[in-house]
Amino acid sequence: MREKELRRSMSVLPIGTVMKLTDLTARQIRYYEQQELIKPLRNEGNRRMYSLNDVDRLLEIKDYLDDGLNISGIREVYKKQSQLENERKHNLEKGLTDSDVRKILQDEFLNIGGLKPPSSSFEDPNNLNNLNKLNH
DNA sequence: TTTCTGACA
DNA sequence: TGTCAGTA
Repeated sequence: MREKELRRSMSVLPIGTVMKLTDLTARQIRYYEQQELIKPLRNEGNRRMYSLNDVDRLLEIKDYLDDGLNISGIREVYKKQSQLENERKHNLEKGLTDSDVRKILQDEFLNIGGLKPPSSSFEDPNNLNNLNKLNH
């Protein structure tokens, strides 16, 4: 499944193709790049080359815009999105899977409510200290 | 022919 | 955003 992601991130589409695929004008596509909503690579001739992920991103941007979101608002969405991705990555490096994190966070709430007595081992999801270990 | 940057409306 | 100019 990794192979698929690599292909989707390969920048091989010229702006003309992306225009047809997204129904956006070259002007708009370049403008969104200026606003850092997308970062297409450049080829030897300084021509922008887009990936399928970029196309998806542009279609998504179009939807957000229709929903009344402004450029900076969309920028925030992606900013927060990559932020969450990094947290997930860091947690993974610590050997914590997404479900581990969910379990720990859920138990945090139970502890805060005083419904369960705290313990000290890391393996014990009821330990409040686990929260600190989750952060960077 | 297609795309790029900059500029003006 | 649309469009035009002058390039690569």
